Amino acid sequence: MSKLYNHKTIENKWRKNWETEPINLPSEDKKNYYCLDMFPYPSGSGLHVGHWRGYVLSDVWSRYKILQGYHVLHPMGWDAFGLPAENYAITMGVHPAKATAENVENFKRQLKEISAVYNWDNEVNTTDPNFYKWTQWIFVQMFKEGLAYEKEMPINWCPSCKTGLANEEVKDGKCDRCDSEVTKKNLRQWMLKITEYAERLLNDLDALNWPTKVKKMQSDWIGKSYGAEVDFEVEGHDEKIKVFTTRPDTLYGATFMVLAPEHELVKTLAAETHNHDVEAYVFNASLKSSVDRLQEKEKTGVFTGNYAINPLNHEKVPIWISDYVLADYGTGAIMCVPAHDERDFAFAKKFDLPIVQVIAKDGIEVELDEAYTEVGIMINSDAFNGIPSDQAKEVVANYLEENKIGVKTTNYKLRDWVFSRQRYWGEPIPILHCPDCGPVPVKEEDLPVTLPEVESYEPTGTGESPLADIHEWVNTTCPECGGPGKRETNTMPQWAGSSWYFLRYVDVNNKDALVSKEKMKAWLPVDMYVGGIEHAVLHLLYSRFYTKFLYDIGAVEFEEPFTQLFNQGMICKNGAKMSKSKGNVVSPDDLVENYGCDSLRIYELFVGPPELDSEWDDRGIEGVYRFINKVWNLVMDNKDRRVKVTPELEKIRHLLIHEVTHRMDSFHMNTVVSAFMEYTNSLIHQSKHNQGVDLDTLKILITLLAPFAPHMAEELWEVIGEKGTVFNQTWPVADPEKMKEDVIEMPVQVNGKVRATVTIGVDEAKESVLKKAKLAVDKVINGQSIVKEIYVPGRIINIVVKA
RNA sequence: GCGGAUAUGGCGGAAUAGGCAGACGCAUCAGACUCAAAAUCUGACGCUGGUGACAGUGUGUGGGUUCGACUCCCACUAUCCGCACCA
Repeated sequence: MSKLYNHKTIENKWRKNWETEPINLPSEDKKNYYCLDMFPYPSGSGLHVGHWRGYVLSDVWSRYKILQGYHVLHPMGWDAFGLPAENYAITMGVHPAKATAENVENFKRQLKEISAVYNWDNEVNTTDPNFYKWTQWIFVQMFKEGLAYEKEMPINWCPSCKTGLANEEVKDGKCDRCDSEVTKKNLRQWMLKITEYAERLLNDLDALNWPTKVKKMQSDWIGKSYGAEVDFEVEGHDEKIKVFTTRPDTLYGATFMVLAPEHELVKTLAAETHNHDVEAYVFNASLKSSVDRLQEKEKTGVFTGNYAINPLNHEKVPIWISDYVLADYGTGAIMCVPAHDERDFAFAKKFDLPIVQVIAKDGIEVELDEAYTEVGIMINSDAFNGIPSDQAKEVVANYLEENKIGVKTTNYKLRDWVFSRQRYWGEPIPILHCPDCGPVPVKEEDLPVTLPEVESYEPTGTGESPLADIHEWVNTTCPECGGPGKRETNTMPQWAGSSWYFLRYVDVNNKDALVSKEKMKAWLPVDMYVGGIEHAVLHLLYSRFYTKFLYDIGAVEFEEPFTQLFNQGMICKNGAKMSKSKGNVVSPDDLVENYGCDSLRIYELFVGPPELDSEWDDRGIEGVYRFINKVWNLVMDNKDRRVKVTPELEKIRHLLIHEVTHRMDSFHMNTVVSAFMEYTNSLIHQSKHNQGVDLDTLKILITLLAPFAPHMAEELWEVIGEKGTVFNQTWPVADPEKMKEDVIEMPVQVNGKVRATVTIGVDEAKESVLKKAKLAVDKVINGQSIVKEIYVPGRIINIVVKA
């Protein structure tokens, strides 16, 4: 009789075994494969079944690659800088490094429950000075290349986190991390010139094997648009106002201009005319939070009293100021064509400004009660009249260039990356400020600049980091001139380490370089990257930027870090994302205890299509547990029966290989599990009702199952008398010949409705098949005349009849 | 407002290339085993009508293409996600 399946004993046995005898070893004839998880922030709260999903996916994929004969790098590490550890330090007085170390230990212990084949020897931790030495090194290189620069400007400020934020970290005007309303604060900032890479970041998306959604989000975020920059003369001034427009074809309809309140000309104009309305408006605008600005429905604005000249029709156009114009896009000033732009239309209506139609459907001018934004024919535009507006963009832009009034250009929504944070728990920015030499990078041999001890981790809230209080650390000498210098006290954002950590995994102990050429060639770039969608325009964009920069300075030899990307869906419970704050967290602990790691691994895949969000149902794991037990019993019942293979068994075996492999390659993991269940049921049927199941078929089943249920697979491999690990096997290949049927059941339709099925031979002639089919549906045809007979071999027979 | 995704039984979901809709699993019901229960095994299981064989109907809604549509086209609805005064 069969020995009962005991998951606890078996899983513990193999976990220990794998520690002493690793399954994923290099060898001469193996190719390398790099399968990466987005490394976690080691939070204090535990892993839930939602976290498991991505880790199980990447592990199953890694083990699949191992069986396909690859040496797989599947590393894990810690994105350990960041606010939670710092906030914990503030309230509990524990050094963030200590709290972080504890969390890492705890997290690691929980991760080990998954039994993934992680390369723990290649672990990285962003807070380790040996790691952040290179994070700082990259910054120094960027500084040297002019890509890291200082600027005083109004930036997004989170009053709760008391730090500046990048644009990418602001969602709906709120802080991505704590949901507080983001305000503006004028601060000296370190910026990274990611905009210099906008074009390449956009173009290189095409070649990536990434979900289209992520590519779309990135290209929208970069936001390229084509148009022209046009110069407007200002009446009574030498300086001109430059505007950016995507619609040069509407230039004759530009009846006023609007400057952003922060536009540099605004101060000059206001001072000249002593216009207090302007000053008041600008002051008010500076107080508004982005949420206020977003919620504003009515347009506001103020007239400066000055006029510009429309460069084409030479009409005087009034210059207004309004906060609907963004200071940091384009030139911070726009020409306004109320007839053909909704926002300009609303503004013109409110302030009673002239509306001149210059594009009209079929060239016929009509009374406009809203902006006409469709294509049409140019009117009221002198020599350009009659040109279709879609062509006119080019025609007018060319005219502007010829007459030196404007130039064709492009604009991007992407802004430079606000890179400094006014917090303690991050990498110190490796720069010294010297009164004589200005900002000077710390010499490479003096890296890393380690974080000093502080008395208080509390952010000052003034825009200074807590580091500013440590005078003995701040005050140092300038490496250029030897005079007194002060250290930069801002730290880097959490994204700094995560923007390049994947490079370090392949060469964690290298003291002389970020990564050696040799290791880099062997492993990089990453073949498969698995993680959530939430980093679409954050980490994934930053990493691409970093990689391109490192490519440009010759530090790496590829331009894109992640060849293939997979975003797993979230696990939901009661319709909401699983999270501690919502109180709907399902812990894996009891499930592992009661059903075993193998069962939970398989259920994580079976719960739904991996790319979609799925609702968690604890009861579902019962079915997987039953399946595991069925496989166990099947092998136990047949291991000693010395059954000879039959064509029927071979057919099941090869269909199983084919289905599992095919569904694996298309990443339909949930249906891979279905295939296992389906064919295991067939084998159980063979076992019970025919002579049994042969050993070779069982071996195939065990091998295929190994990535999914590694513990049980190893145990069964041993049970059937095999030596060594099942992961030394090669992933089997299906033989199409063996999957063939002798006879086929063919459905027979009459007028598209299935009315019968007939059994035919694989090579049976068409005439014979149709004869059988007509006989089978004779009653349904019932004497009606046959109009058409359709026979798609292997698919369907359809008899079309007419009364 | 713009863009994208999704919509299939009581539930999660399946359906290479337009070809038997509901695989696989959960739940439920019935039966076997049991003193009994659990576990396990066997069977039923979209909806409507019929004792029944069977018939009709059915993949968010309305149209269309086709011998044939969950699948393709057009229009719409709902839910979710992303962006949002980017000129």
